[in-house]
Amino acid sequence: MKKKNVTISDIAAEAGVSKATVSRVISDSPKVKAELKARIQQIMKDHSYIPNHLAQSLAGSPRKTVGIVIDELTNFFFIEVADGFDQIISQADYCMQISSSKWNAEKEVKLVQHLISNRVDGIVLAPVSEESESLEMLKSSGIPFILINVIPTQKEIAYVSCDNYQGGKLAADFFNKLNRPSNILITGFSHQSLSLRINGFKDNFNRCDKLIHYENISTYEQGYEMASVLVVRNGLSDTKTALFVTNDNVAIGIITRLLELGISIPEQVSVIGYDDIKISSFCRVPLTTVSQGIKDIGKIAAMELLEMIQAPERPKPKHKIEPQLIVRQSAILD
Amino acid sequence: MKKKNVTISDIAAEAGVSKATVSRVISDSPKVKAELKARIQQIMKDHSYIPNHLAQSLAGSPRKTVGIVIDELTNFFFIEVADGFDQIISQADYCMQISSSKWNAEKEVKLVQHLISNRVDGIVLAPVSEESESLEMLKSSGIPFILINVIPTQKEIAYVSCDNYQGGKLAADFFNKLNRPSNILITGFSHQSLSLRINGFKDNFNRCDKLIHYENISTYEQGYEMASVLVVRNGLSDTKTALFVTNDNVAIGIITRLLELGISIPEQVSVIGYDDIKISSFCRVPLTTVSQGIKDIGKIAAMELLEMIQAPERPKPKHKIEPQLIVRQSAILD
DNA sequence: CTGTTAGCGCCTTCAA
DNA sequence: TTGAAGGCGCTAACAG
Repeated sequence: MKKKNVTISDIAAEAGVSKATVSRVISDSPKVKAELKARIQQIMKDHSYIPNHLAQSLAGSPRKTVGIVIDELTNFFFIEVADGFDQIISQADYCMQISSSKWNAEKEVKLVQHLISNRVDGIVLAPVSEESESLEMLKSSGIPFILINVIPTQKEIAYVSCDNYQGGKLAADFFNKLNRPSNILITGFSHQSLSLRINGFKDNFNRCDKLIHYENISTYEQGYEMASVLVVRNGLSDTKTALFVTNDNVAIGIITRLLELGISIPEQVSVIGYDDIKISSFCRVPLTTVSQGIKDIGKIAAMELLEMIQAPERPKPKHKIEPQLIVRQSAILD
Repeated sequence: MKKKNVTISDIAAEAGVSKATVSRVISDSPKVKAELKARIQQIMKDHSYIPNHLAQSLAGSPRKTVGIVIDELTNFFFIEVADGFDQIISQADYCMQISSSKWNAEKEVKLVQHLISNRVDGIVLAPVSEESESLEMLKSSGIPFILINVIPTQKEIAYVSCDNYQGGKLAADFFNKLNRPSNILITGFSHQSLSLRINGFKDNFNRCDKLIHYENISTYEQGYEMASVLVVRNGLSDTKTALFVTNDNVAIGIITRLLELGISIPEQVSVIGYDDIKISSFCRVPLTTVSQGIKDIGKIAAMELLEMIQAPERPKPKHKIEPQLIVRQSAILD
C-alpha cells in the first residue's frame, strides 16, 4: 500500500476546480482570482504537493536545469570550475547537476546520453578525449553545449579552455632562464590539454635532449610517492634540478615529500606546477605555477551557456584563455 | 527553424511499424524479430535518436537516477563522500547527480524540491540543519532518502553519520593525556555535527575553564590566516599548546602557516584535526585526526539507499559510525 | 511477434 | 476568470 503520489487532478478535485486552474496557480498565472488561488495553494500545501517536473517539461514548461560532466571529482581543478559555474548558473535560477566520468570514455558517453535524454537546457562537458563520441550525440541533440579543458578539433563547437601550448611555453621559457643542470618533466594521463602543454614545453625548452620525462602521475599521492623515487633515481640531492609538473595536485605532493626528505625548495629543486588551484598559494612552499584562471573557466562557461540557451543560433563562443606564469616561491630566478 | 527533436513516432513511421514495436526495441525486449530489431536500431542510429527519458519515466519506466545534496563543493569531506557514493551507485547502473547547498537552507530546500519534482529514485542529503524544512518534503514525497553527517532528531529517518560526540571525546581524552599548559579549540560554522564534537570535547576535557575557543573558521585559507593570529594572541611560540581543530582542511591550513613561522609541530604546538580526509596522511606533518571513515559514509549510504529503493517498507537503516583517533605526527604522546 | 488503445501528469489553446 | 479537450513522448496491457 505505497502512498500514491498526489497529482494535479487530486488537488483539482479537492478544490472543486479544473486541472487547468490548478495549473495556472502552479505557474503563478495572474489570471486566477486571488481568493481562489490562495485556497488552492493552501490545499497544495496541505498535501505537500510538488508538481511532477517530468510531466511539466514534457508538456512544454522550461527545465531550468543544466548538466556538467567533469573528469574527476577528487581533483580541485574540476571542482573549482564546477563551483564557479554553479555561482553564475544558480543566480539565473537554474539547477546544476554534476557528474563525473572518471576519465572513462564509456562512462562519459553514458552520462552525456543521460543528460540529453533528460532534456536539460544546456550541457558543459570536460571530455576525456577531444574526439569523444559524445560530441556527435551532443551536436545532433540540439542542446546547447560547451566544452571545457579542451580545444575541439571540429569547427562550430563552443569551448572555454586554456591555451595549453602557451602554458607549456611559459614553463619552458622559465626553465631556460633557470638553466639547471638537471631537468625533469612530470605529466599525467594522456589528454589533449596535456599533450599541448608537453609540446609547448618541448618546442621551447632548449635542452630537451637531456630532459627526463615521467608520465601517468596524476594525483597528490602519486606525486608524494614519486618524489622519493626521483631523489634516488635522479639524484635530486646532488644535482640542482628543475621540475615541471603539469598538475598542481601532483606538484604539491612532490614538494611535500621533498621537504620531508630535507631537500630545499627552490634552492636545490625548483618546481613549477600547472593550474593554480586555490591551495597552491597557501601551501608550505607557495607554488610557482601556470595559472589558467580556473574560476573564470567555470564562470565564463556558465555565462556563455546561458546565452546559448537564449539564442541558440548565434555563432559558437570560443574562449582560449591566456595562461600566466605566477612566480611564487617553489621556483624563482635569482 | 530549430531542428525538431526526433521522437518515437518518427522512427516508427520511417520503419513502417508501430510505436509499440519501437518501444520494445528501446527496452531491448526479446520478443521482436531479430531482423526487424536490427533494422529499427539502424534507423535510430541514423537519426541519433535518444529516447526522451522524461516521457519514459512518466509512462512508468524506471528513472535509475539518484540525487545527492551536499553542503559544499570545495570541501574534501563532501567530495570524498560523494565519490564513494558514486562508486557504488554507478555499479548498480544508476546515475548520480550532485548539487551543493552552500550551507544555505533555502537553497537546500530548492535543490531537494527539484530532486523530488524530478522524481528521482532516491536522495542523499547532508542537511544544513538537523531540523531542515527539507525533511518534511522528503518524508511526504515517498522517495527513499538518507541523511548524512547528521543524526536526525526525528525517529524513522535513515542516516549515516559519525558519532560526533564520541569524536569530540576522543580528542578530549588525548588532550588530557597531552596535558599542555595552553589549549585551544577551533571550530567552524554552526552545525549539529559540530555542536556534538564540541560537547563531546568539553564534557570530557578536564581543564575547560582555561580552554580558548575560536569559532567560524571553516576553510584552509581561514586556517592559514588564523594561525598568525594565534601566534600573536595566544603566544604559541612561548607556551606549549594543543589545538583541536574540528576540520582537517582548517587544521592543515594552520599547520602550514605555523611551520612557515618556524613553530615546531608537534613539539611546540600539537594539532588534532577531524575528518581524516585523504591528504591528511600525506601532508607535511601527517595529521593526527579523528577519522570518521569518509569513504565508508558514501558507500554505506549508497548501499542502503539502493536497498531502500528495492524495499521501501523496511525499517530505516541507521548507521552511527564509530570515530577513531588516528595518531600520526601532528600530535603525539611522548 | 506486432499493432491498438489507454493512460502517465501537466500545460495550452480555445470556448464559455 | 474558469473549464474542456488535445497533446507532449513513451510504456503497458490486451488483442490478434
